[in-house]
Amino acid sequence: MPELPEVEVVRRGVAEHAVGRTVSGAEVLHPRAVRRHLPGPRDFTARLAGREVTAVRRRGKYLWLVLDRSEAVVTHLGMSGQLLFQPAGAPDEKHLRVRVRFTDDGPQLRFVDQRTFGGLHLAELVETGGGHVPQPIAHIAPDPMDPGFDVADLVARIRRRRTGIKRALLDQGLVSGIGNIYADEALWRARLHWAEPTAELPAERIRELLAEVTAVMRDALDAGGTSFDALYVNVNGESGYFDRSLAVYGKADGACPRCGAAVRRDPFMNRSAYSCPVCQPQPRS
DNA sequence: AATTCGGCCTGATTGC
DNA sequence: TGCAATCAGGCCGAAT
Repeated sequence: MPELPEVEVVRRGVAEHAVGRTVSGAEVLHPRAVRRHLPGPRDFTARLAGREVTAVRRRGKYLWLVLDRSEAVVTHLGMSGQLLFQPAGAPDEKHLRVRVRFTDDGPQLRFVDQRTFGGLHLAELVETGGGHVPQPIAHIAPDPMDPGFDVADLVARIRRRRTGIKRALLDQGLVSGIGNIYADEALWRARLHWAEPTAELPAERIRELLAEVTAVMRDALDAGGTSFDALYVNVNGESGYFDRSLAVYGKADGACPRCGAAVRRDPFMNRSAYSCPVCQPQPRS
């Protein structure tokens, strides 16, 4: 569920609450939450103690807490992950996986994750074309809100692909931050069918689509993110409101806000693609 | 080399 | 009522 706008809401909250504070200790309550930290949970907690959080950055759906200049705590929320700040005395959440305490004994950073698709790990920062990023995510492409985002280059790369346009939008190595929700919403806004072959799309149509991707994400960010239930929340546990503005995502048989036709749901990559059968006609081939 | 697909997880919901 | 099947879905690594 958390895509770029939701992760950005979380990033801002973590930056506000964690920058300038020093970690006193951490506690891993579920080892799967730090499975990407290969030296293991004990190494993770040992190396975190005494470190100051100097910045909080994001690329696509990844965010990381910068420690010093060369290392960071990398986090991904997966499907159901939350980063919350809670007073030390607050009862443990049912799915609390990792707790980080600070030397000021103020609110703790808590990683709560029902499905444990997400997690935390420590990684070195490396220099790439697009800036300093943690080494394990150097293969993740810049996202549409990245200062280094190059539209012309992305259009060319998409047109070189031999696949459907939605698959391309979801490929984090091509452009990051887009998930099922915003892919479907941007395709609807651009009046493009999800299976449209990338190689046959005029460059101008792809530019229009990418403009809609950026626009729908900005709209969602302005609304505090998208949420269907209590799973996605900001660091204070509050939900966003953008779900009220979705045109087609999750609305099978609902009315298209533009033409009134019944929204269709197609099987797509073992999940779903939502679209308007009138505004987004199927490609001929 | 580029692209596709299965597996990882748990809880809410649906169906028998 | 109880249990099982289904679905949600980002990402990695294996297969094609």
